[in-house]
Amino acid sequence: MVSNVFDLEYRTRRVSALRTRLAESGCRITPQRLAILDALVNGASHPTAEEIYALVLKVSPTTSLATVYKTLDTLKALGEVQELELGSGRNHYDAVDPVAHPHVVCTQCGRIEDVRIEGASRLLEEASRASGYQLLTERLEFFGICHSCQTTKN
Amino acid sequence: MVSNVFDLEYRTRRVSALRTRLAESGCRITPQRLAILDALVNGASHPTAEEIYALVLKVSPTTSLATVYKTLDTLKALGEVQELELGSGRNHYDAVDPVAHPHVVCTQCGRIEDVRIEGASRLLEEASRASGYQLLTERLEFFGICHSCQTTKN
DNA sequence: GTGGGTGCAAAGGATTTGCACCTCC
DNA sequence: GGAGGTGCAAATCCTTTGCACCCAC
Repeated sequence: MVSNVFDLEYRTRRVSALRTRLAESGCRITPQRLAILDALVNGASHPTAEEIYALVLKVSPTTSLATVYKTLDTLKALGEVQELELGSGRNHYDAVDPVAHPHVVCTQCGRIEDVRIEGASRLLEEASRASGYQLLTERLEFFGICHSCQTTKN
Repeated sequence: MVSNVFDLEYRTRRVSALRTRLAESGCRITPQRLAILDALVNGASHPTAEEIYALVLKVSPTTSLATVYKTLDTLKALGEVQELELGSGRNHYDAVDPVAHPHVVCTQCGRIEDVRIEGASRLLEEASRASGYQLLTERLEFFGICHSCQTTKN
């Protein structure tokens, strides 16, 4: 179920931090929101709203998909969730590491993984200088075939 | 109307090349398609489907939006148009330079511009090496405030 | 107690599709 | 002449919204 590189201790702390952040922002802590936070951090990495919803239902069966979207909106506004729009029709969400970072996407199986790129941090300021824009954030996404799909015959 | 850096001569040649490409791919050359090619290359840079449609209507008033989308699909399949999904709800299209390249996006006025970044070409192979993916294409997008919006008081 | 949160259902909006008619080659 | 393209309208699908009810603080 857990396919990201962040260990259990980190993820436990992350859920606490998100909970605290919500509370300190004047938001109420509801069972639905707790279930959503858990699904976001401890479920499969880069989940869709639908995938979060499926996990939440196991714990809180009357929760609605609309509530999932509303909570994601709240977390986005707090900067605690990054929304990944990869053109697949549905968006993915990253609350484990909400700071913009590069991703690789498998165009065959849809898998999404973080990728470390030397010098990626320099790109934003370089783009700022070259364009004259006051740049705040970025999206770095790479598309291709993952290792697993490379070795699997169709 | 023309806000990109590609000059008239280049754009005229580009329209010809697209027309030839369609013909050689077994596609028919219709007045609608010619109008769409012209709008894509000679209209404002990085247009939406709706913006292309508006330009096409001036020349070919009975054309439908569905035809615009279908032709864009055809050109995408040929690799002659790049689809930019910037999360604004509507997609933008680049047929002037269909090869993936970095863009800066103004979050205030929506302007999109090409930006040259030193060493951007190295990123794909670096991401390939770091991830083990067989990467084919990328998206490099930077978001912030354009020069014009910086100097304009709200 | 009360204002924010929830759940339902309906709306929204860009894009896609089905199909009868048309036209480019 | 016939396959491919067009135009209309309806369908799709993710996401958002309105509103009455509920519950965390």
